[in-house]
Amino acid sequence: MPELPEITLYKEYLDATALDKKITSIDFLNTSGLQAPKEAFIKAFEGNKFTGSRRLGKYLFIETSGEKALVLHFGMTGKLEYYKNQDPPKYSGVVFSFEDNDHLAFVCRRKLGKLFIAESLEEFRQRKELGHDALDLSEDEFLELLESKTGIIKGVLTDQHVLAGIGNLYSDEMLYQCKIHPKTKTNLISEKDKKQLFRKMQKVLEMAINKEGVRKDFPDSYLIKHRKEGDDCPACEGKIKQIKVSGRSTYFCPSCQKEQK
DNA sequence: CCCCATGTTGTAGG
DNA sequence: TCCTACAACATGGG
Repeated sequence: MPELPEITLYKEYLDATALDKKITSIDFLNTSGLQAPKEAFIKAFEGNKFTGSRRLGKYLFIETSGEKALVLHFGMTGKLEYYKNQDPPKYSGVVFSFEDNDHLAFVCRRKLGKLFIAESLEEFRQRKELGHDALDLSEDEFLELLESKTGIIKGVLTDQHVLAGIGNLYSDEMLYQCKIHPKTKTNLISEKDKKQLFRKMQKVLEMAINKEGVRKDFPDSYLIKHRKEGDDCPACEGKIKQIKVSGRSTYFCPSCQKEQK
């Protein structure tokens, strides 16, 4: 379930399990996500160690003791699983085995995840033209990013070239909490509301990280607990509606979030 | 069988 | 140039 909060959790998981151990072999159970030939992955990482990691929006950038870095993108269903003394988990794509015989699997049921080899963080950021990580920018930078935008706000929030890390679920959530209709044109949002959006963005993402991405533990006042057409809005008498915005299912409360044109 | 699903990317058109 | 919609990718679950 990977948007920025989930990637943060994967980072913590990787850092706690798989660092500073020599990678003795790499097994490719499925090669569909590889963005370079598997020989290149072997050459770059076998015999080296993972030494640390950074979150870049929805990407996990993993530093190594070698020249290259490994970058993971989890698609819609990707995750990491660390294990020992057993078969690889179902839907494993690539398995890294360490000198202590433990393993780290990149698991991806729908095979929409991707693995990249990068020269450096900056090189990769530029290659993907990634915007600022959503939890790594100031209010001023946020306001400046929105300044030049005329498109609908949900599209801007989820455009990884503008802001990296926000996806379908959490963009709906922060707009709901700000009482902004998801199709509002960005240039029609007041300065005050943009500042509120910045605060809610941080609050929503941080809450999700604190709850370790477990949705049933999220506050009932959150839209995320009511992502169903016709469900009761937790804040008013309204009913939740589902619409399509740029092809994605979008949930909102028409009564809290008035459309302005 | 049909439709849905936390993502990205390329294409077409306004 | 910027913006929007839409198909494609792949596959399990309701």
